[in-house]
Amino acid sequence: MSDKASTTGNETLLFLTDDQLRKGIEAMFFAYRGFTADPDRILSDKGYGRAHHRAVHFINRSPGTTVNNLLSILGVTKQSLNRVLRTLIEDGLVESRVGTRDRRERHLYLTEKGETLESELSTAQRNRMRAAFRQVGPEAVVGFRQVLEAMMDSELRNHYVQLREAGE
Amino acid sequence: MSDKASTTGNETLLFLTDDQLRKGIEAMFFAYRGFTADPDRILSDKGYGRAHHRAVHFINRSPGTTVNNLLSILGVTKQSLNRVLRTLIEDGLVESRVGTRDRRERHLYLTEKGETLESELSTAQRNRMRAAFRQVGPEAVVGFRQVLEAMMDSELRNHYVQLREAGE
DNA sequence: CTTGGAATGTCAACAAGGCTGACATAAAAC
DNA sequence: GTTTTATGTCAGCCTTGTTGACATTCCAAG
Repeated sequence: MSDKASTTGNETLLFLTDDQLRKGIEAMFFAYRGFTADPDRILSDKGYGRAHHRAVHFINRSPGTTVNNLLSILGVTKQSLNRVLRTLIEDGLVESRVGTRDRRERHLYLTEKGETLESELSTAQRNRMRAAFRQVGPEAVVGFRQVLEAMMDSELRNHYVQLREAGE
Repeated sequence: MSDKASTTGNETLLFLTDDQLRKGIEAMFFAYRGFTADPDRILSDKGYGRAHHRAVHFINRSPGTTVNNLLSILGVTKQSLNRVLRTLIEDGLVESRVGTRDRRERHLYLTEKGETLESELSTAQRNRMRAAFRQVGPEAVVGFRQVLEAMMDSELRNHYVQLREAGE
């Protein structure tokens, strides 16, 4: 790849140099660590991991979701998700109800205890993001979200958009 | 946490609602998957994992770095890093040279073979980021970087800034 | 109605890559 | 000369990915 600035027509595209891209890559790496740091601390105290957080988050976002739907959002194998779900169900954080229309399906719900954990985790994570957002202002936040969306795989972007719209 | 929009003075801070923050959180989650997807594919073909990528990336960024410095950047234990470094050295991707000033230290360098892999990985990752950057334009990219920097832990931000400055 | 395939979810076993703890070695620092 | 620092190694554990085998349920073709 070239390290020179690309130009199209008269527009200077200095922000697309390899050096600028490398900074973006390293920013993603270091920021993601901060992004997960607070929940990780809370989780490890309780004997859970990041996988439990993800499951709890998306069950909370879409109560009654099926295992299959959760699988396509999380992008792991059903066996891997199953292990996490089993412990959450055993510990009384998640309830699994056999589907009425299709009895092969399991619909997942957070219990009150599950909602408590979810709230604790998302509060910690939101606090960090709120501080960052407040520090940089709304225009920067718009740019942040635009770049992230453009970086997603299209299948994941579909999930993101569906969840985004469901929230409004 | 409140779901109402905060206000300070006359400024409306609608972008700090829990709902907006939740979208930022989910954007980070889905975007990070895209961010690592291409290198992950290349790595698994060769029998390596994300841990090898991280080591190779930062050795390439700071040739001659010591094990200790790498540890503090990567935030893992020496046992964990050592396992990865050992395989990279055995496979002839990384060279470990005893320090001249302090002979306890090992200085790490990529071999030609290591540089080849690094280039393959970073090219794939840059291509995705370049496409995203190009799609959204320079102002959005500035916002993206600002939010990410604000989200880092301060210790990691120091590493980030040092690397960033070294690149200019 | 039966039967075979597809969809869904569970159990078992394995691998990568985190972690801690204990310990060895070498060199620097005091 | 003793202590501290930097590094490497061994053993063993945990989380969370993976694949393979299997049970259950639904549905559609015969």
